[in-house]
Amino acid sequence: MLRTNLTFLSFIDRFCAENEEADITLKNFKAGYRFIEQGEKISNIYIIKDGISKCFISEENGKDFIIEFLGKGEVVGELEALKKITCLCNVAAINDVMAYVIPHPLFLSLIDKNNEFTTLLLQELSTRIIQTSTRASFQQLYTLEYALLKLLKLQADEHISISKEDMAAYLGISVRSFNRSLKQIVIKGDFDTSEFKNTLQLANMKKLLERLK
Amino acid sequence: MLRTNLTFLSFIDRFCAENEEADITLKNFKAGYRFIEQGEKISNIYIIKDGISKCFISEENGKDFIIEFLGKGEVVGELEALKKITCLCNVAAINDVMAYVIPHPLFLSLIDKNNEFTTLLLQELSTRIIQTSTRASFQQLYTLEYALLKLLKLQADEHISISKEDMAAYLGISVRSFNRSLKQIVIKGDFDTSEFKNTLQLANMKKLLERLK
DNA sequence: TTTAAAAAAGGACATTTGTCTCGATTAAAT
DNA sequence: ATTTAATCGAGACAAATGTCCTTTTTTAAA
Repeated sequence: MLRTNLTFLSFIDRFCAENEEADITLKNFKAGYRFIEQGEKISNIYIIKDGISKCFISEENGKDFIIEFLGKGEVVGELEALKKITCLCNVAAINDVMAYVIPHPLFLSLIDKNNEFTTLLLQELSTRIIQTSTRASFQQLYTLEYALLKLLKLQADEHISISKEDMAAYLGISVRSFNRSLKQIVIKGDFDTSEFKNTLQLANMKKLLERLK
Repeated sequence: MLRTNLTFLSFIDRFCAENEEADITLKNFKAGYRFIEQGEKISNIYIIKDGISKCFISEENGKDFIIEFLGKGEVVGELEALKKITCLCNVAAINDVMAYVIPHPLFLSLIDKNNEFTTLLLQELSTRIIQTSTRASFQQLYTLEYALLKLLKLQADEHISISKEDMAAYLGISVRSFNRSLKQIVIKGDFDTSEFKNTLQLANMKKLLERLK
């Protein structure tokens, strides 16, 4: 669920160090700031150096669907550069984010001239297809409780904490359903509650856990 | 829903004509034949020259999820070649299929040496990400009826006919739900029934339509 | 054409999920 | 510390979906 690509990041780090004249800058985004807006035209791609962002589609019915959480080394805006389209998703910083900003012409010439970069990009796109497909299948065919459990465990493993709203949007469900399933999981004891407290920063969780003892 | 990539196909057609010595063959698959099995190791990629295939994931709970229907010019097995993994999906011929068979080494060397090919591949992967993401979002956030309606219209536009089982698997629902929504759509008159008859070859459809008049 | 077997459709009920709302909990202000 | 405002959780009901099983329709055989 939190995608990263450290190989890609090292490449860019190195490339910047070796090509100081290149037209690459670093930008900082405050937590919550939406640095890419769905439907807009952009002229840069971004590579996350630090922090976590969420990439999400806002549907016309007002609902959001989180495509992925993006961490170190993840690229954003490359589809738009390759296919010359307006932004497919919104991208917002979840915590403070630092990202490389690379203008489209430089990005496209890198693809044209640097084989290593192209290979890395092909790898990145492949991974994305695999993850998106696998996840779509999983979420359509399994019960919510199962999907949520998997999500919670992933979160515990990766030591990150994500708001309930965002988790619900990631699962494509309402917060009400999220709460319901969460409670079921805790009641059944399918998820170790000590892990739980560190992972989810839920105000009422302590009380909930007390009551359930 | 039926993906095609005619540019890609022309490239391969041309490449084959110009490089007769190259290690590329044409294979035919009968309707229904599953030419790629999830979890298996493969050493070729396939490019569909003619016919329609379905690419689907079989989950452990016995359910299938159709990722996409693939038509002319679509590639299969390239993710496996790029990431050196076993097959992510099953791929089965829906009608008779003819496909180019390209060994992994040749595929990888094309990426390495032929810029045009690499560009086409990047375009193909990008399109796939866009479509998979858009669809996942759509199917999670809209009602089934809405998704089904969209699917039926697409099918009518592209003049193809797909079995109910496959459509249900594509939507990630049971055939029962599919039937239910279908009836609703017909009753409400949201879908032009004349289009309908040509698209869906459903045994009972004529009667259904009679009764509903 | 009639009958038997196979396949598809739909009814009934259970389960899941969403919406709306109200009560409880937390945070903020004084 | 007390009051007020804002946020969050969950009950109640409605809508959607799945499962199981019966009925209907189609196909195949005699």
